[in-house]
Parts: sequence; C-alpha cells; structure tokens
Amino acid sequence: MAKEAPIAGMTGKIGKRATIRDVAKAAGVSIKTVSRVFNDEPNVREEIREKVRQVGQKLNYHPNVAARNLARRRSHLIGLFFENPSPAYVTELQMGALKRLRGTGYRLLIFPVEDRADIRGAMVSTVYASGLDGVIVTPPMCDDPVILEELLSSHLPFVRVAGDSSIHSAGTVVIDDEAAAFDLAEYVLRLGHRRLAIVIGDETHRSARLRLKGFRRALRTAGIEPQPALEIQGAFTFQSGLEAGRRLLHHANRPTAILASNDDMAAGVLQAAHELRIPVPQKLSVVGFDDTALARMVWPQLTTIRQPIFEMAERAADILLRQIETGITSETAQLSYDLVIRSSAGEAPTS
Amino acid sequence: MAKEAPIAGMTGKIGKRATIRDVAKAAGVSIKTVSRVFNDEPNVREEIREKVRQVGQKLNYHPNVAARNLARRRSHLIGLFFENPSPAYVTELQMGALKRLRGTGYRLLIFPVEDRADIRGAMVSTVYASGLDGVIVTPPMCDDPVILEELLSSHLPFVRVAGDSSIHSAGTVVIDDEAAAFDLAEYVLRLGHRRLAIVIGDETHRSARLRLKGFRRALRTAGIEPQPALEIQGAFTFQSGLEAGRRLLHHANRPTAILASNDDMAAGVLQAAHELRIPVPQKLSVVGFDDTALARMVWPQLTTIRQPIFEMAERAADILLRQIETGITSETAQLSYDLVIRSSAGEAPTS
DNA sequence: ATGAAAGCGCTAACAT
DNA sequence: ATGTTAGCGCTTTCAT
Repeated sequence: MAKEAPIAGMTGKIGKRATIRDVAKAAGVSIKTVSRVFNDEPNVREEIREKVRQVGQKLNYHPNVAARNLARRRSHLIGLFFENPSPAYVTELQMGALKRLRGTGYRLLIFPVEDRADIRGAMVSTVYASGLDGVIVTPPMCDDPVILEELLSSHLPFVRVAGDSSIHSAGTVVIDDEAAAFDLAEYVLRLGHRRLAIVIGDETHRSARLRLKGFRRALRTAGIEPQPALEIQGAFTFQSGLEAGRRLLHHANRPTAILASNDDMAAGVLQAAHELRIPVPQKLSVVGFDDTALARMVWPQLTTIRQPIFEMAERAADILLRQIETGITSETAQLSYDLVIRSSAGEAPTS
Repeated sequence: MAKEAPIAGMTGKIGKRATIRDVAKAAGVSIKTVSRVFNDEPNVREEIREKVRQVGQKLNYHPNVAARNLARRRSHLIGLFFENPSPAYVTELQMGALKRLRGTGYRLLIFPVEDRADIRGAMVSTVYASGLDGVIVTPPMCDDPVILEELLSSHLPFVRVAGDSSIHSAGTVVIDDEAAAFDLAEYVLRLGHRRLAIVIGDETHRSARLRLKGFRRALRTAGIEPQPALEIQGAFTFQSGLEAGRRLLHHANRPTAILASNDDMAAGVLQAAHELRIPVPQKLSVVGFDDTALARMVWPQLTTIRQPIFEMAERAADILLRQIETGITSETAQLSYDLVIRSSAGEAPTS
C-alpha cells in the first residue's frame, strides 16, 4: 500500500517506473504470467491476459529493455556503417534497411565513418561497445582487407552492401556494375560519340573499379582504345566531379561525352559544363550512375543507371536478420539494374 | 580448467563470450576490481590495473552492454526522429548530432517518420520500446500538439530542432526564420524586383510560417501588398517546388523573382524555369533557404539563407545530454543565420 | 586499495 | 494454465 502511490502515478521523474513485479502484484498473478502477456506468449487465459494488460496500462508499465536484452542475450540493435559520399545515397540506404527492420523490433544505429583509418581495428570494439547484434557495412570500408578480416574473425553477423565478392564471398548484395557501365557506355556510343571520358570513383571502391572496367570494355568493343587522359580520378563527391569536369572540358580537344561513376560527380560535371557555357546535351553528353534523388534535381535531368540502393539495403537487412536469428549465412545476392534515359545525353555533335 | 578452453578462444560462436567473472578469476582479483579497471575508476594499484587489462585483452573481454545498462539504468541511446523532406537536410542533422555524441558513449538511433499520424500516441511507447535515454525531434512533428503533449507528460528528456517556442518553451534550437526571410526578400527587392512570389513549405512547420511572415513583411515594408496568387503552397520537397514553379511561371504575368522556403523547392523551381527556357537569373531570380549541399549542386548555384543545421543539431544534442545527465532543461537557443549570395538571383529584368 | 553481497528487471527452465 | 527459482553480467552499497 505504502509503495503504491508513486508507482500509480505517471512515469518519469516522479516515482519509479513500474516493473514486472509491480504489475504482477497489482494483477494478482506471477511475474511469469505478466511476462507471457507482454511477449504475446500462449498459455494465459484470455481473461487474465486482459486483466494484466489493463493493469499494465494503468501503471504505465513498459518492459525494461536492458533487462530483457540481458536475459535474452540480444540487443535488437543493428549498426549501419557507411562512408558518406552522397547524402541521397546514404538516405536511401538507411530507408531501405529500416523498411526491412520495421515491425521486427530491431532498431538501426548509424555509424558514419569519416576516415577509414579510424575504424580499422576499432570496428569490432565499436560493435561490442554498442552491443550490436549485427552490422551492415558499405564500401569501400567493407572491402578493406583489415576491416573485413576483423569482421570475419570476430564471427559477428554482418552483411555488405555492394561489397566485393571476389575479395570474400561473405554475404554481400550487389548489382552487376561492370555490365551496367558497359550498357551505359554502349548507349552513349550508339548516340555517335567517339571521344568519351570517365570520372572514376574512389579506387578502393569495388563499384568504381568495375564501372571503369565496363566502360573500357564498351570502348574496345566499339573499336576505341581507352585514353588515360580521358580517365579522371574522382572521389564520388560533387566537388570532385566539378573539378574533373573542369579539367576535362577546359582544353580544345575535349570529350563529347562524360560518364561519371555516380550521380553526384555527374552533377559536378554538369556544373562545370554550365560554367563554361557548354550546352548539354547539344555539345556535351553527361551521364551518371545510381539514380539517386539528385539525378532528377539537376538540369538537364541525368541519364543514369538505376542502382536499387533502397532494395539492396532492404535485402541486406533481410540477410542479416536471418543470420542473426538462425545463423544461416548467405552468399552474394545480385539485383538487377536499369538504364534510365533522361535528357543529359544526346547525339554526338556533328562539328 | 575444464571450462577454460572455450573461453580462452575467440569470441563468437565458438565458446561463450568472456564475462567479468572470467577475467576476475584469470587475473586473481574480484569482479569489482575488474569493473573498476574497465570503467577507469580509481582505487586500483597500477600494477593490478595493468594485469587486468592484459587478461581482458587475452580473453577478448568486452563488458556486456545490456548488463551495464541494466545496472546503470541508462541505455546511452539517443533517438533522432525526423520527417524526411530533404536528404541533404537529414544528413546534416544526423552528422551534427553525431558530432556532439562522439566520445560520449552515446549512440544515435534513427526514426524516420513517414506519416505523422502513425507516431501520434506512439512516440513514447516507441521510445520505451527502444530504451532510449532521450530524443531529438524535428518539425513539424515536434510542434504537433498531441505529440508535444505526449512528450511533455512522459517526462522523457527531449529537445527540438527548429521547434516552435511559442507553442511551448521546452528546449528547442532555432534561428530567427522570420528575420532571415525578411532579409532575403529585402535583398531581392533591392535588386529591383516588384513581383515576388513565394513557395511556402508545409504549413504545420513553424519555419514555413515564419518565413512566409518575413516575406510578407518585407513586401509591405517596400510598399507592396502581398498577393495570394503569388503565394503557392509547397511541401518542402523537390517535386512540390517543381510543380509550384510550373504554376507560377506558366502564365504571362509571371513573377520576376521566386523565393522558395527551402533549397529543395528552389531546385524544383529552377527546374521549372529550365523547362520553360526562362534564363536564370537574367529573366527570373530564384532563391532558396537552408544552404544544404544541394544549393551548390544546381545551376545556377542558389542564393540562399544559410541555416546552420549541423550546428543546430549539435547544439540540440548538447542540450539533450545535459538534460539526461543533470536533469537541467534548457529553453530556446537561437543561432545566427547568414545570407549567402550566389548566382541564382540578379537584377530585375527591365522589360 | 580491495572485496562480498545484493540487486537492476527481465526471461528460461522447470515444476505444479 | 500458472508459478517458482535461477540466472543474464554488470554496478552499487557497504565492509574490510
């Protein structure tokens, strides 16, 4: 009786939060029964179930997560580790993972990694320190040999989004970047372009390498020898695309088409073209890769490859959850891509 | 002895994770001493401290987070609730909050809210279900009377980013949106424009209302009566800006300048102008608001108001942490804004 | 400086 | 169908 007053009140600063015991006592049942009710387990009479629910509501009872986690040996926490090249990309990644997590009780913690060196050797401790049940990792860090090895030997459940399966077969969700880049370059070649340039993404990034490979293969298939001067290194950022665009477009014998390894860099190239008053697509074609929200926000809207980042993240979360709950690991999952034709690429100029 | 083998090995599936007891036994001390060492508490001989550290390392010991949370009554988890109008905005918000959290042991959980109705009445349960120590909330949901009331009566630590202090004085970090919009409109008026239009953001959003107010005040100050036809409702999305732009620019007597309530909508207006081959800024001036990354990615680059979203989130996290740890609540904190002049606004056309 | 014992609030295993 | 009894792995008194 004397203890009831503070408990019956609202939670928070006033009084203490009600515990399973308070509810049990108030409902006249054992704590196990309360536990059953709040975990939707069978073997409780409907009548009692209802009663317990009501008492719980009245006492404003919410199961203590830490206690539950401790007893269950599971935190229901998933970590998403990413390096931040593109806001639009990151957002899709998050939303995709979250979509799969919805309704499962799992939550998403974000870990943007600014410098890969910082996380090398610290990844697993970070995971432990946060009590994560598993992690989703993105390139390039997920293909970093040190980090990958650390992850593998820790036996922590993890999946990679767009990770390199040739480095290790451990779960990764990809698209066929090489084929996609080939298709994209081929499309541009079909428009009559002969001088194509590419802005390459971060070299340590599997996709960047494969996209370059597909680009070169398309050129060779068309009987064109790739020229080093037309292959500029970028870093998947708008700024790097802008700089690459300026370099490529500044001299007389400039390319008539530029492929960028992602949309952000393509937007940068577009910006450079505008600065130099080069009309796109009349005098210059520019194409991107990913089809993030940005692709439709620039002018002209980007012809690009749609990489289903949202679905890839969703799938990755799916694989991870299975791995956490059943221990079953998956190999590479490959999703399909699409060539999205908008207005940033047109026929090669005749001049 | 018999139990040592699996413990000494690596963590994960093989054997069980080492506990504080394993370390204590192996180091020949009590668990309390181990606890002291791993919490950097005093009263342990340096020699013993070192020994315990070594044993911990050898056994690959990592304190169990759930157990620690349970005993300490703290999860060290912060929730960030946001509605997703703009990827660039959301990313900055996250990075800002995370910057303050770095090194504190607190982690960030993200809760994108698609439909505010879903979260009404469910906010607090979500917080409890996730065991959060506190939350950062953004508009418009943080100014929703139902949600705000729920939050207040739960006594959960929370802060708002850009929340309306006139609805409630509870902690919120803002800029003076009204003054900023006034300054921006005044800048445009100084360029000679007389027919100014505005694309308004989501009405339930405090900033949207204040920006509209500032815009109108600037017009009146210049002796111009605001016209309803030149005030178009948007939703803070690129798409809504595009549609608003098309409507505004389609008829003959179109405005010579358009203010958008955020950069995403300004980018949409820009897109509409390009579609209609209206040169910006020669024939039309367009200005944004926020100065997110997008402002520099479009052409021409946006003249806009820099709202320090990153710093606001950082500050919000700071206030929240103080509230969690000391119980001290803060009132409104106001940061300063800047007018950022780029190239999307120019002198009014003479024709 | 160090340790023993008692929780933290829940779930799991095992009665009944 | 329901309850009892141990933990889960740590931190917190409080002794020593």
